Amino acid sequence: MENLQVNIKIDARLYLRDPDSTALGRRIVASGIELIHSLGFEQFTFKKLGEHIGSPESSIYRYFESKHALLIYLVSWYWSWIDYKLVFATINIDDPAVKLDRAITQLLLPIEEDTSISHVNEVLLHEIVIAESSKIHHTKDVENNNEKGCFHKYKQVIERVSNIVLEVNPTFKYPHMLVSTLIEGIQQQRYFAEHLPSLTDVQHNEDAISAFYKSLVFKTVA
Amino acid sequence: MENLQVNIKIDARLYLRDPDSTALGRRIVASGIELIHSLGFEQFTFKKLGEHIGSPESSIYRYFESKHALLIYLVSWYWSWIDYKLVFATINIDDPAVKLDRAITQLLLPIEEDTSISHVNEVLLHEIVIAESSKIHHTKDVENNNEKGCFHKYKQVIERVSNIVLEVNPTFKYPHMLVSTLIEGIQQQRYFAEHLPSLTDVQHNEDAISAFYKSLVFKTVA
DNA sequence: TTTTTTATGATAGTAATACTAGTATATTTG
DNA sequence: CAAATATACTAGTATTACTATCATAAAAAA
Repeated sequence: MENLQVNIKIDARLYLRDPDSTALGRRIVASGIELIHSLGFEQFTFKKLGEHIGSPESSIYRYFESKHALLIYLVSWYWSWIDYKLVFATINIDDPAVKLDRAITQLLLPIEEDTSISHVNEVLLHEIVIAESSKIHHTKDVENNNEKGCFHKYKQVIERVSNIVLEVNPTFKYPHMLVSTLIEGIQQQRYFAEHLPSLTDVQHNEDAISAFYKSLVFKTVA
Repeated sequence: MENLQVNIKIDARLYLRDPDSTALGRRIVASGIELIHSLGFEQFTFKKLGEHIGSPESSIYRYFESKHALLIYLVSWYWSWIDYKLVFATINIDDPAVKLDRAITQLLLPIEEDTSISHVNEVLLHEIVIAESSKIHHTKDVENNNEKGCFHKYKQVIERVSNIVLEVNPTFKYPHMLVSTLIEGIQQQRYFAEHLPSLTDVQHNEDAISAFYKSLVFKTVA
């Protein structure tokens, strides 16, 4: 991908103070990603993050009201970034089938660090999304979070791919179900391949995941 | 289904003391289901459960080493029960396609309380599995839990349905991926329909979920 | 029936978590 | 240079997720 300077803008309701606007904020995000990745979300605390960046936890609380809010911010960032890559991958392509194929390919592509966006390590963030993002949906305050726009970027990706599905087959009845099944399925298979290989047909073999989901989507849409 | 007296046996490594063997144990399971359902897993504590059943939390810790262990026990119980129902639904059926159709139907069936198994409310348990079961996989000790057999019953269900898929099409390469995508997808769509309707094509419409997944499976396997 | 074992209850205690509050000191901005 | 704002430092709290101890009650073995 071109080395364009991109700015991922995140809905102001998802933070108390914009972490992108200060050095401390960027350190919270950058080190937050590293620590959530290495400790796992449950073992991760603002206290540990504070020690890691040499700031008191009370300073972190000025940016995010809780560690859950930080996770929601990171996951939103991720989906914004994926959405941007999807736009890029499918722009100026006329044949809907090719467009869909490219979109799926993009979703299945292994993540490389995107040097154009400095303080975020996309490789680690991607692994966080695989391992932890179910925790932002499965809480008693999903509905509130939904109203606050926490899942907006994720919906936008689903919407974008759904529309391509409809271009391929305008009579297809369940585009959102198909696309959310696809996206969640990809994440899940990657997680299983890494942590519970007995549950899948692949071991660290991204090609199998790609082959399976491409065929699944095209057969289902047809 | 017939009103047979069934006994769901759970691997002894999943508890400290068998909750099925004592009145207190059964109360822990029965009230545990109610409380996890009403509070959500993060708000649920052994202290609250103790107050609810009139026992100190230290007594509950004699049965389960943590609330996570209780959740794992409940989810294993659920998949044992589903596996039993799958066996029942597919027994003595020769045509593989019919067998697969029945298996999928069973997985998609709305849950009714099974009066033959007294102290477990299967309707609530099913909703717990939908909302909370991702929390037993997505932790830093998945691998340990996997070795302890925590996910064995779930695997058994996947294995059983995968084998039926292979009967339909012996050359199909990814039966486990298909079946786990199916099972997780069903749960996810139900969760979305209930809590995040904007992410799906259905509102409380189980028929759409059934229609979509049946067509997806048969088209993919063919 | 008595003894012994085992299960439960009652109470206490601990380290860690997820915050909140207040005040002093930098740092930035006008 | 003054005023506003951000950060650091310190302290404190309620809750959580346990663990430990000891007395008692109930069940099983003798």
